[in-house]
Amino acid sequence: MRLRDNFSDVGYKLSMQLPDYNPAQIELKWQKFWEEKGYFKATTSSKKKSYCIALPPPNVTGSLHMGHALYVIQDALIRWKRMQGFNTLWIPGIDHAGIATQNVVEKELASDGKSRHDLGRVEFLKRVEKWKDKHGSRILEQLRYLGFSLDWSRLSYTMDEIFSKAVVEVFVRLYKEKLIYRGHRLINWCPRCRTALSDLEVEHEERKSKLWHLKYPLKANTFQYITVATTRPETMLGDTAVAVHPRDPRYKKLIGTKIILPLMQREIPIIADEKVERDFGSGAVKVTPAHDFNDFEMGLRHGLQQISIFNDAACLNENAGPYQGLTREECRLKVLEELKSKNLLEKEEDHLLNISLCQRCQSVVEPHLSTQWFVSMKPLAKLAREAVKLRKIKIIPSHWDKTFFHWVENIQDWCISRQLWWGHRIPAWYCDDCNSVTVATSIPTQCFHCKCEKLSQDPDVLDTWFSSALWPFATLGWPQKTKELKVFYPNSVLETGHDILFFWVARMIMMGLKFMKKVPFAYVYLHPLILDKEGRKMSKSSGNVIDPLDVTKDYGADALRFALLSLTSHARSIRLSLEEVGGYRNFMNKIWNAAKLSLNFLDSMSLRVPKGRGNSNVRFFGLCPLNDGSDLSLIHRWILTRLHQTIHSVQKAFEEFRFGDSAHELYQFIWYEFCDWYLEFLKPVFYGTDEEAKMESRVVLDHVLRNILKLLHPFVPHISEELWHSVPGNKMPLIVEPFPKAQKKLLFSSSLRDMEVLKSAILAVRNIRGENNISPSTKLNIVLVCSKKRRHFLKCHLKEFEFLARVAGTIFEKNQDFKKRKLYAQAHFLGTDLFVSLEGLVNIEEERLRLAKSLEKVDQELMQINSRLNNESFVSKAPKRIVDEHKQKAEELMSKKEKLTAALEKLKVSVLSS
RNA sequence: GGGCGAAUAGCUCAAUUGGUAGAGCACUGCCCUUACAAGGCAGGGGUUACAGGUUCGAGACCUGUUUCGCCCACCA
Repeated sequence: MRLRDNFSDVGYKLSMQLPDYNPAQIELKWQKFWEEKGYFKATTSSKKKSYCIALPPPNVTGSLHMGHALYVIQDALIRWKRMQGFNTLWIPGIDHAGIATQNVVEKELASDGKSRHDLGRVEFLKRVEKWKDKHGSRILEQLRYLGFSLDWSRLSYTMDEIFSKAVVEVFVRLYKEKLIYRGHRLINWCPRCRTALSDLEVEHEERKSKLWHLKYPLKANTFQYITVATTRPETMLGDTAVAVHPRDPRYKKLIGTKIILPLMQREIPIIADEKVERDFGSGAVKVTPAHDFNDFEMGLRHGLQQISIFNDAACLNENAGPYQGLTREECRLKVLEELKSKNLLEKEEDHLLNISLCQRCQSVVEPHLSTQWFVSMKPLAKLAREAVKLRKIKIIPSHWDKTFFHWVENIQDWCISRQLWWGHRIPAWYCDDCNSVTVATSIPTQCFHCKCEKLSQDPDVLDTWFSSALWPFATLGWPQKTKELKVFYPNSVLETGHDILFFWVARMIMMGLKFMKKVPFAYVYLHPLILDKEGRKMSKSSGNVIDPLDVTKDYGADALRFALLSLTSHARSIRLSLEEVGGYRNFMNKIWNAAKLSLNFLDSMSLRVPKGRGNSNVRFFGLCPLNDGSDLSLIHRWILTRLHQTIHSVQKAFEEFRFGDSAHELYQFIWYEFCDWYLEFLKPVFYGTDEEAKMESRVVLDHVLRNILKLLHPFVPHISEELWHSVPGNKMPLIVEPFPKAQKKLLFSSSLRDMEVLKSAILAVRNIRGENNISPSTKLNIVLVCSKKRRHFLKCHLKEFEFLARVAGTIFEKNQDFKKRKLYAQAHFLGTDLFVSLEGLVNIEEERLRLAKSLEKVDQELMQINSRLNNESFVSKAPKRIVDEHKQKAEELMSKKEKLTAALEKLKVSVLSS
């Protein structure tokens, strides 16, 4: 336990009004307060400028992870704009997350040994709804714990009635414009999820495999063969041709002849196609139009038959004859075995294969021939491309532009139908009589074509990203012409991870432009991905997940928020560790204690506030000796200067989405300037008896403290709000206080130079003390030798100097003659010599070492500078400003060197004489 | 195969239009000094991945090379 002196007899008494920092106690309180008082609510009737961000809706299945916690960037932006007087709206919502949710619920069913088919579509959907009600709200609760100022009254959900209407409306309109169509073609198929996937939902992975060389007998002479190379021998059962390059001399003669497909005994042609690479494998390739994307295209060019040999679970079907019922893997083994026994397997080579995996379940994706719905992307992509090209949307960091353009310029049509149950049902009905399709916004009573009433709806649902693409306007009530749309569309910023730039952001831009004729947002801020401290992705399987809620519990939401914001740079990833958060929890504690001390200083006498003028600046100028503040003492002019510089840079960094910089700026200012210097300077004032100085300090401290709390609010709303209410005279909550504005008239540039001198003097003493291991409790005696002007300056600030440097007494001398009498440690700074009497304090050897060390440093620096100054071309070609700086520095170093050398000499003498 | 990004202190990252590298954490020493030991004060630590080039001057600009990460593309 720490002992505390009884200091009741000291002039200043601490009132200890604040308890210790305890985030758990304050955070929940303010979260409730803000929400209950309605500070998060936006209105459509406000005359203020609007600022709107739509929260990227978390999946209903999800629980909060660090990616969600990074949305603190949005909260910071919203709070910052709210304080600037904007009508802010941050729209919360959740995503039904079609395939992900269905998988989770199916997994749950599977643990009871059931499949969704056992329940049937209706019962299964009820089950999903139940699941959603149970888990969907959890993630929203969790967002509250981070202090997110979302307008909960406008909660959106991609499956709610209004949103579903928007989805159907978009589908029907695009269909009418022929931008949505139905097509029979090869698509990516997940045999485990048993659904079609879009190109984006397929991940690629390189795996070691083989390249098998198969011998196909020629029809004309079955003792002769053509060899084909393949990575998927099992698909040979569906081969409908062999292709060679038209100008390949090896095979030229064979073009147009036929081979007998082994195992199936089918006759198939040898065709010529430019796409065949002569150098790869044998130069001849088997063509399987139903199971390979290239082969599919080639098949179309040559009018080949498409033979599907797999069913929807990727097991062999009736077209595979005796192989029917086998899995892909079993079939491959069997085919190879039989070819080998027939001596038709020429050889196998090691081969690296790029395989396709389902994003959701990691199963190997099968190219599958089927009828699906597609969105024609080229016209939409063109709109999106133009908007970004013309800077109507700015992507930050801007290096993503290239990636974005590459994607929209090479876009393929988007397969949007999914053979799932959970999601928006496709609004298309098929006629039993005439087989035609009826697409409508509401359930049609009869076929649009033959008027018959035997209609059945398409069983499929839409890709979950189809609905997400409407997020910026469907959340505001579209297709109704709502006030919300008028006020809050386009949104101001969209912040999300770059992993869903194509999935979501690009598609929102397209749909926004298509249906609202305006970009959906002005800025896209792509935040970095959060990795663990080793740089690995956080995942349950690696066991390296840091749960934001645990962190919040252990360190407080504010510490986590500040940590995330300060780690956020324009890089692609950030590494997060608990140690990092712990560091910022310490910062919160520092802020708390600094405020506690400040409040004690402020509290001792309430400020005389002119009636009806509650604003701190008015107060400040009302009490100041001179209205422009230039009569304030140095430390106050200095802290005001630094404060307003900080306000400026925080503001600028925010505007440029440099959150890490703004956090860093604040951290440095608060800890190393406000706490370490300003508050320390105020101590002698408040412990003293000069009432006028106290009053002056109170006025400035009040100004600085309030502005610090305001600056902090977007980053750490809870602690700043709590402290704000402890500042005497504050009535309105901080959340709606105006954000500070940098004031030029409070910048006193001379104060920066003067403080430099004063700080240097104090640091010089501390350095001597530290290096000589002199305890802080030992008061020192100092001698200063300097110019008349400097002497005058230092004499003015003697009290502060002596207090902070723990000096008992200071003597000013005109020259260094005094040194002869005693042993001194010596330092030189900014044209001033400082001597600390070491008589009886240290052994001489240590001081000698210290001096030798600094002499070495000076020598090194001097050498560097001189080598440049001796370089003629440097002197003649470098700008005069730079050369002058070097010259000045060299002079300074020279004089410092002389003094250090002399001091060292003197020590040697002392050693000898003692 | 194409594109993007990264490489700086032991670790994580900074470094404004080129002016001679700086924080946090970790480390070492001293210290319960009347806000804070979740603290204070002081200190050590770098051939800026490598090789060239431009320049008076390069962590930054150019050209290669190496290593790592990511995205896009299905040479079967």
